[in-house]
Amino acid sequence: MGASKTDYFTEQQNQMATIAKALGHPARIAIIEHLLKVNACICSDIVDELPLAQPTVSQHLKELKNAGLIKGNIEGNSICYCIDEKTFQLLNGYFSNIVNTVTSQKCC
Amino acid sequence: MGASKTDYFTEQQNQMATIAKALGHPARIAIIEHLLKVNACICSDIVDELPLAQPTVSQHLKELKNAGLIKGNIEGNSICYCIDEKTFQLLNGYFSNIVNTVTSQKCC
DNA sequence: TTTTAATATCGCAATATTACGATATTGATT
DNA sequence: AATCAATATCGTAATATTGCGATATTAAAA
Repeated sequence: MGASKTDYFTEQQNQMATIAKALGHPARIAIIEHLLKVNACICSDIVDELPLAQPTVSQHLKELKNAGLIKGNIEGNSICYCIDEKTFQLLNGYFSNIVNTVTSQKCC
Repeated sequence: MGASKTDYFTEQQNQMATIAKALGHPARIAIIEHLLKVNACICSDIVDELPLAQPTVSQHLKELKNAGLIKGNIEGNSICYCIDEKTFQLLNGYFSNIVNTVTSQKCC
């Protein structure tokens, strides 16, 4: 088949997987890092920053937006993108919890 | 095409994408969370925990292992899996850095 | 109002992922 | 040695992702 059996997992697990999946491509990591670097909203230069065609970048931005990782505000005829803080806080909390749990156990 | 243009991105970006991608499936999130819950190495009950056939689980475990998210130690005729702490520390550092950077900026 | 610039959507080809039955492997048990 | 239990690998079908040319959309500029 190939259809992932989303129903069998908790909503939280599916949500975390969706977010992680959205970050699971180097172009999308590069977009996030670029947004961080310029440290503000940017309005169009993402296409110039990446070695990808405009429709491809647009698609990646859409996926990041759907996963809640970035926000996009319409600003005239261009769109202003920036990082959506709360999703990254969710990620940060998730992984810091894992690290805290794991370090207190002995393993292989 | 469809081939991701790995060469155009930094090694770090590719590494982060690989790790995130490995977490981008609810079954693999569920595996990680189960390993956390039992708080130790486990030797075979992952298949029983998931609504997936044994070959499928084996494949997911392989991907988690390739991404450095879990370790597997051979223990007789079974294999003992546990969380690979340092990769989660990497993730934790990455996202806490993002959160720290982002909160100090004003945005959309 | 025509043009231009920025972005999105469509359609499609190439590739990757997901799932699992069948089968192989490997070490323990009998 | 034969059997069993745990896990891995192979092969393959179904589906999803990736990338981009062509085209649409939309708002500003001329």
